[in-house]
Amino acid sequence: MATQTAAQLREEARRDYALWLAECPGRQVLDRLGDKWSALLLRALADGPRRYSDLSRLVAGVSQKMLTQSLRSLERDGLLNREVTAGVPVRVDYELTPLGHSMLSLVDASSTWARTHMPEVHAARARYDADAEARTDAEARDGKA
Amino acid sequence: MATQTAAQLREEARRDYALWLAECPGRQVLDRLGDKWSALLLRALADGPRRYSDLSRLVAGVSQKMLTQSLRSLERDGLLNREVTAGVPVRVDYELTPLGHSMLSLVDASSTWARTHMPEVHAARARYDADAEARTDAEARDGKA
DNA sequence: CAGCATCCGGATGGATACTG
DNA sequence: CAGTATCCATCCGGATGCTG
Repeated sequence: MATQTAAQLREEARRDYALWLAECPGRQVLDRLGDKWSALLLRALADGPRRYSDLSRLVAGVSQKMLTQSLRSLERDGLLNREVTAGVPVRVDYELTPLGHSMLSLVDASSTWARTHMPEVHAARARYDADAEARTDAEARDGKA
Repeated sequence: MATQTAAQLREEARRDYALWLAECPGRQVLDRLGDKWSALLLRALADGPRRYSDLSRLVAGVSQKMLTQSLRSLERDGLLNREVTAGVPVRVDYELTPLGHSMLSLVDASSTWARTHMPEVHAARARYDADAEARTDAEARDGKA
């Protein structure tokens, strides 16, 4: 009997790689920053503690589902602290931990890179798209096939 | 007639914010780094030009669909150059542009942060999860409701 | 060799309604 | 006020098969 089909071997390799990827520290950071709201929340908390409702206004576009979900996830990773003050109504404050601040500096680095290099990126895009369109037009004119 | 319902107003606000987000330079960078393969590809190209097939081996887990798609996207943004050498079989090399290298340094920054701080993150997670479980257990023991 | 086209499942995330 | 719970659309990305 054959040991393993090529497909099985490939899938195994892929799974191994997925595992490796999941453990790659750099990837985990990028995943965290890559999600839609984490970076925004870190920035919103940069200047000090904020209440839940403050955050939902500060980061205007977020649904309360994603707000809560993101906050929980950031809290779990030790990037921010959640402090509940009992009473009616309840009051909940969120505050960056030192770890959170250190990650914030990473966000700022991206932001800085963006400000200095995005113009180049946009220029490159414009060139690329113009060329692509030109090629498409030429094709149409030459009556391909 | 009423000018606009509350729902319409909210949706409009959300759309405005989405637009603003789409233009936020920092977000665009994070989106690029956040996607599954861009950072890996930048790293794979760090030491010099690579052929398509080299890349597909170097970044072992990627499907050729995502490989091509990511490369195209990076090329469009001016982060790498695609050079086709005619012949049979065809040969295609990819190479980082200076802009690509500069973004690579951002990837490295994340990587560095990860190496120095991920242990803290994992510790925080362990604490969080342990606490959560403890709370759940207590709830069960007290026979809630 | 270096792709492109198509199909498809699962995760992401938004809208809405309800709760302590 | 600060959430939780549910439903649902979209989209990312993988598998497969075909091409110059």
